[in-house]
Amino acid sequence: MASRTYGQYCGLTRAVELVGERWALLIIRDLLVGPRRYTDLNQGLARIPTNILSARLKELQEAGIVRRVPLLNCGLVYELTPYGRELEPIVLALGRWGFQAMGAPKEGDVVTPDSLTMALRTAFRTDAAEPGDYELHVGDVALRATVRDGELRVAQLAPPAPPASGERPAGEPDVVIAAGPGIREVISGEIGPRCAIEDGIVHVIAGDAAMLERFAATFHIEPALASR
Amino acid sequence: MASRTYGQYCGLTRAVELVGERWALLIIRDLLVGPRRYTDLNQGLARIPTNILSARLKELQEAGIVRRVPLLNCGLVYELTPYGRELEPIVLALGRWGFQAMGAPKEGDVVTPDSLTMALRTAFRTDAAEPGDYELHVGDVALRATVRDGELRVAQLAPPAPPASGERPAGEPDVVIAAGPGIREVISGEIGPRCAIEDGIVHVIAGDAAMLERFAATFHIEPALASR
DNA sequence: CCGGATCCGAATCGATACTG
DNA sequence: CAGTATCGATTCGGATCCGG
Repeated sequence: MASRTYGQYCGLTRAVELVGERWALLIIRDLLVGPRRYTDLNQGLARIPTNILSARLKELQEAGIVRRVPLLNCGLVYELTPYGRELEPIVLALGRWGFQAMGAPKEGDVVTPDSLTMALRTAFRTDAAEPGDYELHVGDVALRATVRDGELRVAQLAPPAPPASGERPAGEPDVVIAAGPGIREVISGEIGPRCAIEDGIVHVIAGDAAMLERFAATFHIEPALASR
Repeated sequence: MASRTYGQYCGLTRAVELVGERWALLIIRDLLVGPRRYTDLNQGLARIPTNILSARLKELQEAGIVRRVPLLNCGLVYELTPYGRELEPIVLALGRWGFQAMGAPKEGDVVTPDSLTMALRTAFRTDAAEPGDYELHVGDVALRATVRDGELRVAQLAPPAPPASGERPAGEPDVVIAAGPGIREVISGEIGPRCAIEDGIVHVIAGDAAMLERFAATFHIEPALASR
C-alpha cells in the first residue's frame, strides 16, 4: 500500500508524490487558467479516462491542492487552492523547458484553449512586451491576448458562432493572426515573422503585418542549448 | 504504442512526457549533484527497481537529457547534458514546494546524501546567507556546507570511517550540527534554533550554538499559505 | 563488484459502458 | 452533469540471473 511513495524524506520526492502521477500536472495547468467543471476538464484533456480524472481530482483535493466549489445555480467547479496556485511558476517553467523539445506535432495531437492560454503565458516576456491586442487562432482555438502596462491577459473566444455575440473582450483587436502548429517556430525564432507569412505558416487575417513582429517579440522562447 | 503520450501539442505536455515517468525526476535530482555511476544511482534511489532505473536512463538519453560518459580507468558515469541541467531551477522550485507538504517522516523513509545536498540548495537563501562553514549530520548522512561570497558549496563526507582520512574539504567547520528529520522544522521556522536545541531536536556537537541561528537564517523555506 | 537483462505477480492505466 | 463500474492492456516492483 506504500507503493505510491518513494521512501525518501525529501521535498522533491514529496512533490512528485503529490503531482507526479499521470495527468496531474495537466489538470493543474487547466485549473491555472481558471476554475473548471468536471466536464470542462474531461474535454480539455481529451484523452484522459474519466476514472483517472476522478481519481486525480480526489487525490489533489486530499493534498490540499484543489478544492471543489459548488456553484450557485447548480453544478460545481474545481479550483486551485492557494497552495495549488503556488505551482504556477513551476508549471510555466516546465512548459518553457518542454517547449524546447517540441518537434512537429504527432498525428492526432490537439491544441486546446487552456493549453494555448498557458502556452502564451509561458512565452510572455514582460521585459520585451509590446503593448497591443492580439487575436490568435490556432486550429479551431481562438484567443485574445491583451498586453498593457507590461501585463498579459488572455481571453478565450468561442469559435463556432462566427457572427453576432458580444462576448468579445472589447472592440477590435489590433491584429488577427491565424496559424497552425507552425506558430511554434515563430515563438522560438527559428523563423522570422516575415518569412512565416511568406511561407504561409501564419496568416495575418486583419491588421498590419508589422503587428506580427510585435507579437513575436512579446511571445518568445529561446531554443535549447545544444544538448549533446 | 502512443500510450505514453498525451496527444496534446503543448510544452508542458512534452515536459511531462520526458520527465514525468516514475523516478525520472529523482534520477535527475541525484545527477544535479554530480555525475553518478549506475550503482550510485541504484543505491541513492534505494527502492528503485533495477529494470526501471535502466529503462529511465535509456529514455533520458534518447531525450538528450542525460548522457553516458565512459570513465578513463574503467566503468562509466551518467551525467546531465546542458539541456538536462536546465531543469535545475525547476527541480529546486518543486523541492521547495514539496517541502511545505512534508509532514513527519513515514516509517522507513530515508535521507540520502544526494537528496540532502539538493535540499540544502533548495533551502539556501542568497539574500540572507550568513557566511560560514556548516557541518550537518542527518541520520548517517554527513555534509559540509560552505557559504562564502553569497554562494553555497556542499560536499558530502564519508561517515563510516570515523578517524583518519583527509577528504574533508579543509580545516575545521565553524559548527557541527546533528539532527534527525526534525531539522525540517528548523528550516521552516516552525521552531526556533534555541528551542530546537532545548527540545533535543538538533544537537550542536561542536562550535557555537549561535551558529545554528546563522544556519537557520541561511537555509529557510517559508511554510505554505493556508491551503483550504 | 559493475552494469545491466530477464521473468513474473501486483498494481495502475485506458477504454467503454453505465448510473443517480 | 458528475461521476462509478468493469475489464483487458501496460507498467511497476521484487527477485533472480548473467556477462565482463
